Amino acid sequence: MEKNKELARIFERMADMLEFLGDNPYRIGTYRRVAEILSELGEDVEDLVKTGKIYQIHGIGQSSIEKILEYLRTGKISAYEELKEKVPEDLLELLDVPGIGVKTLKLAYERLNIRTKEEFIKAVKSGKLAFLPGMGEKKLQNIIRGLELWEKSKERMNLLEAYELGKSLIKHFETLRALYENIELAGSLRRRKETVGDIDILVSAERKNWQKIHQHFLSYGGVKEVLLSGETKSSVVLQEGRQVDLRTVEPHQWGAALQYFTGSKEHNVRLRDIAKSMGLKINEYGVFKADTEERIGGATEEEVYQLLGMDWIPPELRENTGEIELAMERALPRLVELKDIKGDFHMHSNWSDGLNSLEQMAQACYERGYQYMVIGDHSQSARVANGLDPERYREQFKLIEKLNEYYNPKGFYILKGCEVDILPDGSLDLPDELLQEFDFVVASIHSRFNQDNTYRILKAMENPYVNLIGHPTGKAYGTRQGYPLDMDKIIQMAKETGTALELNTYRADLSPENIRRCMEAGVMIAIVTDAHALKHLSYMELGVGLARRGWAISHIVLNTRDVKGVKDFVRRKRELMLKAI
DNA sequence: GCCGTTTTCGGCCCGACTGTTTTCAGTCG
Repeated sequence: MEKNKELARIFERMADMLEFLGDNPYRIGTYRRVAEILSELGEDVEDLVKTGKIYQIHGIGQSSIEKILEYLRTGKISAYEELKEKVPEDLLELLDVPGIGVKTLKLAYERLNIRTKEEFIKAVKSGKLAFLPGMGEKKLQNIIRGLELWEKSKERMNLLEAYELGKSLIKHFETLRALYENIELAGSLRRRKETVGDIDILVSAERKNWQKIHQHFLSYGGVKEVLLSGETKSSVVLQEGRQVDLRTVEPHQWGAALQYFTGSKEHNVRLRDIAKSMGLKINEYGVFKADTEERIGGATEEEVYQLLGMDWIPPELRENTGEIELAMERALPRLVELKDIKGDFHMHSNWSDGLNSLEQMAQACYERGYQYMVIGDHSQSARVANGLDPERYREQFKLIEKLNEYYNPKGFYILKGCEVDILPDGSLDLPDELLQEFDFVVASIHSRFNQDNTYRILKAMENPYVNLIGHPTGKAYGTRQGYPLDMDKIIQMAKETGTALELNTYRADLSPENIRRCMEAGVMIAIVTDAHALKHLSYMELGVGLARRGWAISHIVLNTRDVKGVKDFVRRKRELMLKAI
């Protein structure tokens, strides 16, 4: 998928360059759309070219395909190379800075002969930029602030960070409960995207209360700076350097606004297109007849989608990758939901590197309404994580048995488990005699992240007692790429051996693409929190969201099964593998 | 540059906010 990313970057950059040159705005928009599509593709662009599917993608036309082919063939795009000759490419990187647009850069380039980022920043600091027409004191300050912000928040936050921040902001509004009807986190956070740019909060309330709501928002303890504050929209930067936007709408506009601000852009553009073809118009305030401007709905999201002739679409699917067509055919799958989840397969206690005791973890899982939990402390070779040797595992068994005497009558089961290390040669860190005493075994790689680890995982799956491969690709929330892996072989072996693959909420591993592939192959996935503390258990909600982004339906998710179903899953693999030997 | 169950040509989303304007331009989402 590296080529997808690189191509997306080039198309985005070409759009910037064309904009700088004052090209046709629609042409520029097209380049941006192609970039967006490329970066959201669930498939490798090279595969799409090979299978010819590239020709069917809505929004990528002949001219773009030729550029893509040229890139795959030669590693370059001549149109891009030619643009580089005409445009100060380095300077255009500043377009990411809030408050700096293409017009500002162009003025600086033409009037002050500024050609690089550094020259621009220098001109800002020396006050030279103030000589540009239309550049007042406030605008200059805005740019200075933007530059500081840009330095700090070059990276998007990961979903976990955004989720925590979002939750605390929602909590901030609790004291205002009487003044509003609905509040929700919208944007890419609601879509459970792996990385989130900024946080969007949407509130519906009577107009007379808006001012109080915005004021309350600005008084949030973490606010460092107010970027703008108006009647319907205010925007702040938090201490962490993250931007948060608040929008207020009237209660009858709630559905249309939530739909609008949830996105994605691609999804919304497509919906508007469809609306138009039906003689309708949609915006954040409702659904309207195009000719008379008569409002015909928009109080709920369901209503918006119904009026466009389709079923409501779960936010996690809103990327315009086929969900709209299926919704029109009323054929969307029923995705896995948080309420389907009956247990968690991977968490740690303070027996190894967890923060809380096994007793605390158990009580918390019970209170979450689970039927079961697997405690999965690290094995001995994980020395830094205080890994357990066989003796300590057996000691832990006794505690689990004692706790089960209390919990089992309540319908809650603590399953004996472990996260056993897969060693460099693919063997396991614990002997089979011990492994067979566990109710459920997770096996993971914690070493040699820079090599191809396919053989290690394949070998681990052949062990009859290994039920789940922990964080299979070694990837961690976009920050860590993960090791090279032959996913086809892994999925094939998982299928043959009856082993599940883990969707680890803490790392966003598996990716949506891999989840889809598992589903197509009929391989089970397990959504786990890998909790190292009580509060991490709540990340299950995000894990379910990540699974939904991969279109996961409940019956490929192992933890939608009850405790008997899980035990059957374990027993079946043992029978299968032991018979084979 | 892309697209087509009104179109192969002609349209493509648009509203909010800010600042420097005196009626609008730039930026953003």
